[in-house]
Amino acid sequence: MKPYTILIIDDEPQMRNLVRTFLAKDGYIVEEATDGMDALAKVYKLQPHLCIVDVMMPYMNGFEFAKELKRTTNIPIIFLSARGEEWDKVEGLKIGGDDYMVKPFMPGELIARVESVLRRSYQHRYLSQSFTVGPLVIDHLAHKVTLDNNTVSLTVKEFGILETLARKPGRVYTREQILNLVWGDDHKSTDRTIDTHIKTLRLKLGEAGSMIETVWGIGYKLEVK
Amino acid sequence: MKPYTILIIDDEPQMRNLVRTFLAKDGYIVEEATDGMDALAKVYKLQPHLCIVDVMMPYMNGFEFAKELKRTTNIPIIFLSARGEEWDKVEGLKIGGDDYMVKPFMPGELIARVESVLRRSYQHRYLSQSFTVGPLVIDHLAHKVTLDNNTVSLTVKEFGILETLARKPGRVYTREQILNLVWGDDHKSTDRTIDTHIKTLRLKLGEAGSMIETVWGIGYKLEVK
DNA sequence: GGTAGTTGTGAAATACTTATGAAAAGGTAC
DNA sequence: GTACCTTTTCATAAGTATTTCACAACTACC
Repeated sequence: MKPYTILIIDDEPQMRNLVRTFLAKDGYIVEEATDGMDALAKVYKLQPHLCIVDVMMPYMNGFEFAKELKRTTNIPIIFLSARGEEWDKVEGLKIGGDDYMVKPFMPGELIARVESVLRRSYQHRYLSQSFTVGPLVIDHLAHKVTLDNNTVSLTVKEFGILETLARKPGRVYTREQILNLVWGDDHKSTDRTIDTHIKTLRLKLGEAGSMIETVWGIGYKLEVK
Repeated sequence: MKPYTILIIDDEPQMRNLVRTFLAKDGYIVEEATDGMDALAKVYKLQPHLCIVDVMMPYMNGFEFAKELKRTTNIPIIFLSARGEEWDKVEGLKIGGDDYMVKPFMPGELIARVESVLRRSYQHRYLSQSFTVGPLVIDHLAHKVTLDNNTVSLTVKEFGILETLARKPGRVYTREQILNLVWGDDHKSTDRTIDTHIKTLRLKLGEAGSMIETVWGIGYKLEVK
């Protein structure tokens, strides 16, 4: 299972279906939007890892969308255009486009480009960069959490749970979801295990431990205060 | 001044001239070859940072050249093809092509793609010969480590592990990652082997050996103190 | 306020990971 | 082929993480 969400933005339902089919078959989570405005709203809700956007669209074209997207995020973009359509590739790359494809394309090309862009974007940016949530700084590659500039020593599971919650503050995760994400889909642990790890996390995080909130009957979330 | 050498391989003198003009104007050192065989000979002599290669060429086509090049080097490749020429983009990317362009192209596009490929390829590569981490000076070419100005005698594997860890201080590497990076992807060793080498490294580095930290459940990292 | 269901907690049991010394296997130079 | 060095394997000890369990504490709902 690939943990990547891809947002495909195109006004033609046929094209969206086509792209979705190929990507879904390859294990990606695929979301759709019909125009730039729709897409921007969804970006904030879905936090996709990649946007594939048609250059020619009504209301807001691909470039305008890209500009707006890059203004506030680092989400990579692949532009789509129909053969013969006049548009400026250099301009697209300058705006921050990471790649482009000309329709019609082969499924293999789509997959190859998506993989290439994701690899580039998330190896050196997202993953290698630490992110901050309130007083916490979490660095995935260094496997390190600091709280007010002091390193907090966490075990693998504790780190995994905290990282998961912290990547989407406010979002609630069920214990089962946490198990799937941190342990893997084939885990054989029970929900009580999560409770115990949450207990330890709260303890180790001291005052900041209260950021991890219990959502009664559902699971846990991390709320920035 | 850009310290990059680019080798352009095309059987048409006109196209070579064109590309050379654009790139030279932008500060690159440009070399030319007329076919795949000629190019391979020059690669070893000139050690270029990038090859731009026409797909359709006599004697040895672009793909054959690329295969041979990637067999022995990591030099990135941009493929050139004429509009309408039948060739397989996916095949090109699979062979290890880093990008491709369709003739005719605008100078701006050429520059943008060259810069993009060079940035990607050389960001994380060994640009300098020796580097310093805390009390250690590591010289890749001389295969030499000094600790407080005293040479430390390391075996090949020990050196490889230390160099790997030291190039990204703070970053955690799993034993498997270390094996892939130092031994190569087709290694057949076990994780315990790494443990033993780490033991020896710590011993040989004396006090500085404590820079190599165990990250429980994951692997090892080098932390500068 | 009672009750059923859910979560928190401490302690114990279990499972797993790493360090280490010694020995075997593999290479290389002479 | 021998001597010497490197690399790998192995067994065991030491250490740490993870899970389970029992019960207490809490929450929602009637």
